[in-house]
Amino acid sequence: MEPDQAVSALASLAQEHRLSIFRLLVQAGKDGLAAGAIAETLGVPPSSLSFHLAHLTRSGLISQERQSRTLIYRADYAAMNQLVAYLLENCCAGNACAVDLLVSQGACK
Amino acid sequence: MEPDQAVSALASLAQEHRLSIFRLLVQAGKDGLAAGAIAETLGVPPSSLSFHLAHLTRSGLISQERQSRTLIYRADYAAMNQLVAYLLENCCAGNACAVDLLVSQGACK
DNA sequence: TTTATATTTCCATGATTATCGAATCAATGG
DNA sequence: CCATTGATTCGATAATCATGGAAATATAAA
Repeated sequence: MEPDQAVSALASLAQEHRLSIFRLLVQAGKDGLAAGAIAETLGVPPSSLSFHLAHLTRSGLISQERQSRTLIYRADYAAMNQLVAYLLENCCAGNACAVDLLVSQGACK
Repeated sequence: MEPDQAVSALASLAQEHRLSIFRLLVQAGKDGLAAGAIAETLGVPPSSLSFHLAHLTRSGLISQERQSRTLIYRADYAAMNQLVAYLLENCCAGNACAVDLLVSQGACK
């Protein structure tokens, strides 16, 4: 992953609403969520939400699929994993590392 | 970790210069680097660099220690690991996960 | 105590980002 | 074809952020 992409992905998550949106989509899993459902859950006006969804989509962290009138958004786990991997490569550097910590906690099933 | 803190840390890294600074400090290890050394390496004017160092410090990702006239900056690995752990908790959610990927790659010695 | 060095803070300026109502687009149903 | 629903784009405004020179601070050395 290039630093540019990392910056773009980090910037996408570095905003209250967008971080909430992403968490919501991660929880929602492979079915994703319609824009309207996200707007209602988070109480963000449609046009503002659209702005943030576009931001997340541009950075590749989420994807969009139209289903008749509604637009379904989904978290892109691969993209997120790439970002985390990038951070770990830059953060581990031979030091005590989040991976060990998380493995010992059984963070991933 | 609270979402606020995560947003703050993410915002710190979501900027070209600051991401470079952080990477440099991670590579430098426990000896850290003087502000001047960072400025020279990255070619960023002192006042701009100071602005970014303050940003990273506020978010807790780096720390500062004065050694006579020079200020030594160091990456805070614990803070970084907390951030990564936060992201993984929000990204794994039962799915294929960066941790597995990195363990299989032997990312952490 | 004057000077030099390392770095920060101050300040003004320009650039980018966030917000959200109104207008628009896309798809469906009557 | 018109009305309705779901969502985006447009556009204006406010807020936040980045930049870098000049002035200020801290420490050490002459």
